[in-house]
Parts: sequence; C-alpha cells; structure tokens
Amino acid sequence: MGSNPSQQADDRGTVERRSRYPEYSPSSRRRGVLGQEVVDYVRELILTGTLRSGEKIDQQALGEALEVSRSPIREALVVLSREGLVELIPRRGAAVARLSPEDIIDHYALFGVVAGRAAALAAENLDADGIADLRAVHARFLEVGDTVSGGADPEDASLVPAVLQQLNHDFHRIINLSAPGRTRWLLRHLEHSVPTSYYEFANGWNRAAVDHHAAILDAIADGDPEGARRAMESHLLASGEAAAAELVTRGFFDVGAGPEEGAV
Amino acid sequence: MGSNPSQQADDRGTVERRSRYPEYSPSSRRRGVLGQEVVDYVRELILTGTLRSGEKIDQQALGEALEVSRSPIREALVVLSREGLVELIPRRGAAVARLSPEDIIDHYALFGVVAGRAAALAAENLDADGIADLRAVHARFLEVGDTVSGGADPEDASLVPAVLQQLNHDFHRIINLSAPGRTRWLLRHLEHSVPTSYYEFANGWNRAAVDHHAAILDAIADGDPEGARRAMESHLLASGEAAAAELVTRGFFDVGAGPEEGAV
DNA sequence: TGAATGAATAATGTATTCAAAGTAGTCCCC
DNA sequence: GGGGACTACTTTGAATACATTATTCATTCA
Repeated sequence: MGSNPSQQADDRGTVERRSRYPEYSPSSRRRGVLGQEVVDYVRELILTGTLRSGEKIDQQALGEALEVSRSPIREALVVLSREGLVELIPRRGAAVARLSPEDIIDHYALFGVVAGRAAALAAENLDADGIADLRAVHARFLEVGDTVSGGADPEDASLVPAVLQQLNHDFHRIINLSAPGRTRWLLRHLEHSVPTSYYEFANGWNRAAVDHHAAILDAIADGDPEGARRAMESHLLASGEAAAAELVTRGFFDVGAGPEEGAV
Repeated sequence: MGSNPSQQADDRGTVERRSRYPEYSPSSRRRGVLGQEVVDYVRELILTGTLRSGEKIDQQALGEALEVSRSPIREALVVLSREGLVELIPRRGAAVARLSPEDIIDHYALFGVVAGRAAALAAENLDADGIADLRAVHARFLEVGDTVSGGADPEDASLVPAVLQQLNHDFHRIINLSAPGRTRWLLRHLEHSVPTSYYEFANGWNRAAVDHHAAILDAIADGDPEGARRAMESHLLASGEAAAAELVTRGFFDVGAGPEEGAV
C-alpha cells in the first residue's frame, strides 16, 4: 500500500499545544482546488483578526491543522502575498502583513476610484432593467435598514448585518456588471483583500450607506457619469474611514509580533 | 532582468558594525527566489509575444528549460495568474491569458484612475524639490523627444526608446511617491502586468506623451488636484489606445496553439 | 558580565515521488 | 463509415524527501 495520505495524522492523542490554527472540517475536499481552500481559510483568519498583524505563519503547523501537505499551503501563501495580506520574505517565511489604518483608508480610496469608474460606466450604459434591479435592491436595503433603527425584534436584528451585507453586495454587483472585464477583475481583488465585509454593517453606519447608495442610484438613473463617479468615490471614502475606525476598536492593528511575545 | 527592486529594502541602517563589509551578490542562481526568477522569465515570454495568447504552458517543459523542478514553476504560475497574465484551470493546467485589445485599453483606464489619484495627491503634497525634479525629468524628456523628431543620428536614435522609457518611468515615479503605500503597491502591480513598457516608446507617439506630461506637470505645479487627475487619466487613456493599436500590429492578440484552438 | 562563536535544532526552498484526472488513440459494434 | 467505449499514455496536484539556510542556545573568551 505504501504511502497513504490518510495515515499522516493518526496521532490524535497529541493535543495541539502550539496550534495557532483553528480546526478545519473539509466540507467536501476536491482535488485540484486545495490551494484555494487554504487561501480562504487563512484569509478568514487574518481578516477576522485571529491571526494578528505581523504574526508569523508556520507552514507546517498550518498544514497539520488543515491536514494537507505544505505544497498547497505554499501556493496559498503566494496568493495571499499577492493580495497584500501576507508578507513573504525569502528564506524567512510568511507573516501576516502589517496593515495600518492608513492602509485601510487608502485601500478604500483605491476601491473608490475604480468603483467610481464602474459607476460612471453604469450611468452611461445601464439599461432600464438594470436600473430597475438597482432600485429594487436599494428599496429592500432601505427597508431592512429602517427595521434595525426602528427598534425591531432583537432576535431578528442579529440577522440584519448579514442581510445588509448581501444587499450591499448585490447593489455594487449590478453596477460593476456594466464595467469591462479587467475592471471587474480588479474590483473583485480589491474587495477580497481587505477586512471589509466582516464589519461594514456591524454598527449603525449603514444609515450613511443608505444615503450614499441613494445618491449613486440617482446619478446613474439620471445618466450622469461624473455625478455617479463622485458619489461612488465619496461613498467608499466614508466607508473606509468607518471601517478603519471599527477595526481600531477591535484591535485589528495590534501587533501580534514574532515568537514568544504573547503576553502584555 | 535587472528589475529586482528587492521588495522593501528599508531600515537597514540599524547600527551593524558589519555593515561596512561589502555586499556579495552571487551572479549565479540564488536559492530562495527561484519562483521569482521563473515569474520574470515567463512574464517576459508573454509580454514580448513569444508565448501566444491562449497557448498552453507545459510545466515540465518549462522546468526543463530553466533547469528547475516543477515546484517553483507552479508558484510562478500562481503569481502570474493573479496578475491576470495566465489562466489557471484546475486539473487542466495553465495557459496564457486571452487578452483582447479591449482588455488592454481597460487596463490602462484603470491605471489612469489610480495614477490619477496619485497625481491629485501630488498636486496637493509635492514639495518644491519634488516639483523641481519633475521639471528636470520633463525637460530631459522633451529634449530627447526633440532629438528623435529632429532627424538625429540614426545610430543614436536606436537608444532613444530605452531612454524615453526610463525618463517616463522616472516622471511617473516622482508623482507616485507622494501617494500612500497601498496606492503605490497597486500601481506597481498594474504597471508590471501589461505589455506596456515594451512598446510604448517604440514609435512616434511619444510626442503626445510629451504634451500630456506637460499638462500633468503644469497642473501639479499649480496645485490643481482635479486638473492633475484629469490630465493623468487622459494621458493613460491615450496611452492605452496607442498601446493596444501597436500590439495589434505586432500580432500580440493572435491566438496560439491552445486546447482545441488555432490549427489552421 | 556580556558579546561572539559554533554546534544543535527548526524551518524553508526545491526536488522527487505517487495517485488521480485528463487526453489520445484504437478497436469494436452498430 | 461513423460513433462510443475501452485502454494506454500524459499531465496535473499533492505528498514526501532532501538540501540549505535561519534560529536557538550553550559555551568561551575578552
């Protein structure tokens, strides 16, 4: 039988004393996309703050936690380094990138100018159906937003952020669809490589988002590219400020530093 | 090639008595950066058109050509796929991305909005020294540009594109330096992942570039962020059109032998 | 006492091996 | 003669093995 991959992690008795990496249950592990799976896992750890800024990433330990070899781990780290979430230093391994609040704000500003281009194009090209879709999403967005500020059932309220998140995503997606392929490609990357989605709608600032979206929608419906661009840019600038502030309060930027510096 | 800016060669100044020993840079193959070497090699092949659009990339053959194993090859392909130069299909391998002229134009437009942001910031923040540097580079640019149109020594003229290329790079670099880190990071990526630098100054359109640069310079010197942004955007839009046209004439977009393709 | 040196240890980068999925080509059946 | 299924070969993705470099830690010398 030789080397069976499943016999590598038979030592279940060995409680992971040093495992910094949460357990991972492979939903359905397909060959050929293992690296992508690792990317998603590590990105989640970084964006949620489980792995701290500057913290070293141990390839072997990570591989053991996910029960994969170092090959896909390595590929994943390369991907994340290209996203700017991981710093890769030759012969010295990988560490979580040290992002500052300014980086987050800058990132959103970039997001803004690119999404602004998409919005301008949408103002020029979006057809009646698209605008109708946009209106529908926005109406629902406004509705759910009012629910939360109207002191609704708290049990219900816990779901609100996720719903808003989804609606927000839909709103932007409709706009972005009228942009050319390369622009959409860049927007996807910019969206994924920042701890955006996790916190944007956790607090009350979605009220501002509603107003911003309204302005964007109006400009697009009016066929006003320049107005749409400006509205989208300022929307994301404000989002960036809010996100950075939120991340500060969550200690996202606290440095986890290198080895043996856990205390204090 | 020579472009190995060594990531972030920052704070090396910490005391270090040993720092007086000269650095030894092995011209031979350094371990630890093989992947990067492969990236540069393959990117060159793609951007110069040696590898055609859609052409399949054979990992093993590539590894034999470079005398490395498939591990660094694989990492390199992941990097290139994130740059959008290579298409990676699970279980089916890698192929040169199928870029269209529209993609190139779109890419330059993106470059434009991001570089436009940098230019706007430069108009706000660039100090007198920076503006002086910018003027100096531009003057030299203009001078060399006149040389070529003034029917200079043809032997000399063959060097002109490279010089213009360098001056162009310097011009933009000065501007970009006043942008925050994340913006510079994105600009670097946008610059590298397109067959820009190889052809931009091969023909006479540098005359247009001179005018554009002049407009950008004026706006920055005047402290006019919006004007600088617009000038930079239209500069890169024009550059994109020119680059796409040039690439068409060079057959860059001709489809090579891929899976179920070509076969005249 | 403290820095420098060198061995021991750990982790990284690269090569190699192995299993599974893809591809091509042939043969058989209709 | 054409189409589908089967087999043999190729190539990929992942695991393991190996070589080299970083790091740690104890020891020595100033």
